[in-house]
Amino acid sequence: MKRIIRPGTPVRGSKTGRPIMVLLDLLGRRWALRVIWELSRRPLTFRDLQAACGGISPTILNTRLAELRDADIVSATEGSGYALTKDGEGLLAEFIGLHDWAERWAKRRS
Amino acid sequence: MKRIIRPGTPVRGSKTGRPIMVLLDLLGRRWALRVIWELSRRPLTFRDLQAACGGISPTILNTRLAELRDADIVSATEGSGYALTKDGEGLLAEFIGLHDWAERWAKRRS
DNA sequence: ACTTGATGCTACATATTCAGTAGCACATCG
DNA sequence: CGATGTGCTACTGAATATGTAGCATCAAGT
Repeated sequence: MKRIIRPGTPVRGSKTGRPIMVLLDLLGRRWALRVIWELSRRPLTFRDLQAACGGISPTILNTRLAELRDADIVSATEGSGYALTKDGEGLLAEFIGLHDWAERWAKRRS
Repeated sequence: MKRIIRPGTPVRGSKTGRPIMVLLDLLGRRWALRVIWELSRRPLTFRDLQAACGGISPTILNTRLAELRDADIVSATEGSGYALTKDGEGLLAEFIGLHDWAERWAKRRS
């Protein structure tokens, strides 16, 4: 079950390992974006995170967490569960506008 | 196989249909981010897009395209294949910094 | 010491999704 | 009439996600 996701290593659809491709592969897995989103407000325990994601199965949550931790985007704190790392915060900042965009998008389409 | 993805309709892990949840569900499907990324430079035909994504199977490409078109993020032009809509361009702009972030991320981890 | 509850996490069977290949129907070009 | 390019579907098998149960550990309470 070794599935390292790191810049420089080939990913699905791109053998070059270009960082952006690696990142898109990592974020383009089910629940990855959502997990980051839920952690953006505050750290959450495994179970709270599970609940925040609407009852996501622990299997896949654990898999995503392992990948995100391996990528240094999420880290396990002691006491308060999981949190975004400094890198994770920076990444989040890059698409923090998504929320507002989504709201405008919803208005436009209704 | 009707799978409408629109703000207001419930998605996996969120019954509320909050726009951001709908968007995260939509973008959090395999190849969705990558497709948007590849279309960001220029319009591409179905087959070129397929090649740009490293040989993604036409089945799933077509599925993603249908979803993105339904969401008005991608549109089919006549003559030159698929392109981002105005909405799609706006969305892209929200995470255009991803590329630079990914480059810095790669440096940090090497 | 013994329960009680919360933690992170694993096992396993099932359902859904994705991948990979082949090929169709249509259009354009020579 | 081929030959090529288009968007796209069918089909099978592989990979991934879901859903439920439950384990091991720890801290607090009685």
